[in-house]
Amino acid sequence: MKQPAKLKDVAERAGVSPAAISRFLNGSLLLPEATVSRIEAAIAHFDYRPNPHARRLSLGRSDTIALVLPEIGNPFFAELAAAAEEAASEQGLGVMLFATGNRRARELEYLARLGSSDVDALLFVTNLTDDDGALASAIGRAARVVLLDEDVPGTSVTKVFCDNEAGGRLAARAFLEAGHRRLVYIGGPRDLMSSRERGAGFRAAAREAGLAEAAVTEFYGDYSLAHGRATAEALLADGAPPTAIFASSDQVLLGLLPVFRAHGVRVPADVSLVTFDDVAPLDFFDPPISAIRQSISDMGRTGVERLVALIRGENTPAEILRLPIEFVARASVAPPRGDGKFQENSTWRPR
Amino acid sequence: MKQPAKLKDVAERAGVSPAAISRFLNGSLLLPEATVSRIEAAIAHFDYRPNPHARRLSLGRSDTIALVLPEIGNPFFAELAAAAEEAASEQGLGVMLFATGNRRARELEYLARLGSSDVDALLFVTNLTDDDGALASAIGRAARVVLLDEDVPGTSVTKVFCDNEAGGRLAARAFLEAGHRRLVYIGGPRDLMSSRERGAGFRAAAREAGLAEAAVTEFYGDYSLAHGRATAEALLADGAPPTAIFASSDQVLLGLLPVFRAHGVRVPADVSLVTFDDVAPLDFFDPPISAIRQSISDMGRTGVERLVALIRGENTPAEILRLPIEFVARASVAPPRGDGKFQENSTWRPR
DNA sequence: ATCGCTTCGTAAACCGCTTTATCGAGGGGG
DNA sequence: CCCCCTCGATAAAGCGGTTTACGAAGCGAT
Repeated sequence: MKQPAKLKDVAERAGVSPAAISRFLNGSLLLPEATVSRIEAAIAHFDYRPNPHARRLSLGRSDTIALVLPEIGNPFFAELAAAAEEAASEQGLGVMLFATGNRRARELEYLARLGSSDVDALLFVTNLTDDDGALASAIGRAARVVLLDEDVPGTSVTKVFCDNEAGGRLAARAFLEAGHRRLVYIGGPRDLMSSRERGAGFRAAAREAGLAEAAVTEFYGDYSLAHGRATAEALLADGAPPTAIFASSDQVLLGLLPVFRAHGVRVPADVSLVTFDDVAPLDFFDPPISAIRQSISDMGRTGVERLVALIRGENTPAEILRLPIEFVARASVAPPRGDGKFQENSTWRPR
Repeated sequence: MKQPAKLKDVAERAGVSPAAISRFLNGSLLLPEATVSRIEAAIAHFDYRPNPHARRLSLGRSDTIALVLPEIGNPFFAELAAAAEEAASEQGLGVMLFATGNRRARELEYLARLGSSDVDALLFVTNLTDDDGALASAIGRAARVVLLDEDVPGTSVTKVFCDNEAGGRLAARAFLEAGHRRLVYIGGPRDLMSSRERGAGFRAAAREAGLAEAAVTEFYGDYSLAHGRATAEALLADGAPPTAIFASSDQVLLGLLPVFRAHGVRVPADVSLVTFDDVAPLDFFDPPISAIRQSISDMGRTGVERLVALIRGENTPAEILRLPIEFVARASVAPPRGDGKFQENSTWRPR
């Protein structure tokens, strides 16, 4: 396996200077037909490709963006990554992938790569809530960062979020229209913007519909199976369980479901359910679960779009974009039963 | 925002030459305490980080690997990406992410990046089956490629696959032990190694158990919802449907399920089901679906491990690794019913 | 013949780091 | 006292592009 050809080799074979080739390739030099074809022949002969490191060093940019995510395996982030990669690739940008695993040190480290021009810009998602200011200031310092999905308070970069509050409202409205009067919201972390906003929208819509404040109960925790499971169990232990539950994420829903099934609680006969995200294959659940869907790929694409604007130097003012949200009606919402109580050991298929 | 400091700045402040700093940082120069602390102070003062492009140009390597996948959103590949990123990161390697979208041209393009030392090595997954030799020869030329999940015939690089055949056998065995005698395998593409091997293992185990050749029917197509759906419908239209179905992937299963549900076919009362991969949240299905599970993260980690060996220049011989497979028993396999026929409009919860 | 304007290029600096000699100073041995 | 070795560095040549600034032809006009 021999060395890849360098500019000099091509230049010699084409009988011109390296500069000529470089300028020709980058469009800063127009050449007559004869020279062009000699150059092209030489390039083809060596299968020449400019050394990217040399190019990047010289140009001072990498044509690469970083995608920083809490984790990659999670379908939500995976879809985000897919959309971002596709959008970036269309712009001729490479994507470096970094998982922080929710470690603050990692987040800061990847942010620092921006400074050394390792990457030209950063698409950043964090769901850590305990920032002592270090993260916010690192982001502020970095420029060319776009925040996705969750906020980092105290930063003024471009941010792309979904309309969490509208989502919460849609969920409440679905329940209210079906006649429910006792609602529960199972949130994620109380300090996380998305979790708070979804709850706020849910609560607001209920109140606007005339429900008393006590009619909607909120449980905060985290976006996890365990939190869903624990809350479901607490709900079952309670004497007067709700007839409608809004899960703040598919993860929470996934925790809920087996508990209900094990106790013979039927969906939607005993309890109506709506979840947020719509990233799990909810169509295939039994019953299919209604969901508030956010377009993750829009988020990824939009993020890249803004990033590209930043890179190209268009001085786009930092702004907060709210992506629209949609209610996907499936079979998990029905009118409440008269007695408003779960029926243990019902005929609903126990596991 | 001022320019990041360069080696020269640090050197001047520390009162030594740039070479000294570089060598010190790379461990090729031992220095007395006093100098060390001056250097460290200077580095801290500037928050100096070596320019990665300059470093890579000089070193001729990028400390970065590429992960080339058909698509990223698919949970299977997402999990693979997560594992690979984690393993790479532990080795101090960055990961560039590329989705080919099953386009041959993309695959070749990303392979070409290896030549220009854009990345040091490639973790490659393809599920295209129509190679005319271009891909195989590009891979052969590339060196420092590890193939994951699916084979590219005619290449002799290191490959990491799961034990598809053993998986097929486990599926058959589960059915046979439950007493089934009419088995169906819904495969993916006939030309894809994984699909073929899973079918072969399934068939072999059935035959070894004494079943007639006609007792197991195979349907090839692709790893898709649509193929699952179509096959399910064909099966239902048939007069003598099987009592046990082995889906070659979760996607296929996901196509199957709604068709059965719509027709009132009960799982496992009417038909027993086993799927392959275990990447969908099968625990949460009703009933939970038994699966052949492959450890995707092992595959990612192992792939990176071999890649690192290649990069470090250890002359590891190219070999084919087969990762173990596991049967995850859930509730979707039961003894067949006497009559061996689906019961239309049964009491099984229709959608 | 000369001026001036295109056209078609080229020379050389530069991007920032790594590394291969090489070198001065100090210390120990003969 | 001199030689040689070790310690503590450094100068300078890459790595392979890009770009700025400049220049040699060629040619029409004066």
